[in-house]
Amino acid sequence: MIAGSKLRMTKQRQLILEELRKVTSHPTADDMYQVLRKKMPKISLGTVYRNLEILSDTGIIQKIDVGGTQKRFDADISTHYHIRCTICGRVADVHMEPHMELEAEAQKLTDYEILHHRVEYIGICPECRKKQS
Amino acid sequence: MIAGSKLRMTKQRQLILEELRKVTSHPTADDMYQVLRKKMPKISLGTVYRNLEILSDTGIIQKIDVGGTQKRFDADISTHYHIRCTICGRVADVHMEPHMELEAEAQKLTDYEILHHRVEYIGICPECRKKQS
DNA sequence: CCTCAATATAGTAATAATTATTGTTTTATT
DNA sequence: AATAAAACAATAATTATTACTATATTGAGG
Repeated sequence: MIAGSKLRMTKQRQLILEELRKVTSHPTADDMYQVLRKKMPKISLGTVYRNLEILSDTGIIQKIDVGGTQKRFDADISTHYHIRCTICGRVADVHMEPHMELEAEAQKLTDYEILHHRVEYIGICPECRKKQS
Repeated sequence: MIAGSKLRMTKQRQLILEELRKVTSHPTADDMYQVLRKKMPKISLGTVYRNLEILSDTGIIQKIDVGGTQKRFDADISTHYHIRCTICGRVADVHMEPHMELEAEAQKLTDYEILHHRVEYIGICPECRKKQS
């Protein structure tokens, strides 16, 4: 979340940001790479990782970690909750107001200084539910 | 969470469970390995991983994933919330009642079938706070 | 309490995700 | 246009975890 750092706007960085802003699927670095290489065949996976890292460090995008083996990225930097399908791993937004009172409640019970909180739901997505029945 | 599976009680498995039950520090597999090898020098890291996996699959312990690069384990299988220190990575319990109404609220807003939820706090632990000032 | 098949083990190799290195190219400022 | 800083592609290295394999242990049935 370090702001004010003047990033150079390279073709690669611009495309990465552009493509991430087009989707709401919370892609992994490799998901992004697969999409990006169609438009820029010489882009390297390292560049994708490095830029997603830089963009999230500067607060332009957010890195999310909702279980599974890979990190995911989201161009929506507002505080919002996620739900993850326990079968296919897909991650979706849950459009509810964040419960800020959870922080006040927890602060009474812990010696830690609470900075923020995350709520994650685990469930089954419509597609996987269909396949089950 | 598959119950009824009859596990063989090996010395290794017993010790792993015993040591995990002694702590509230949510150790990683490697943390466990470092402690265990003092009491059983020939135990292998693979055995630690395999048993922590089996024990969590059968619901005897729980595997937790609160960000960071390593999975953590907890002998306390009740639903409870965690807080993670953003500086040192330490994870502690937050002893508050789970807010089950979060699930009902989210269920109205998503097509996913909600199975459960997790709340994770991010903050600074007392030790790291001391060092900062 | 012995036998034996199933399961677990130690040790090691393999895999997956991510990060680091390096020599070259690009950016954007002078 | 010159140039220094930053970013790039390609590749190597690292970290966490899982898989493999030959040997050893467990516990049920006799």
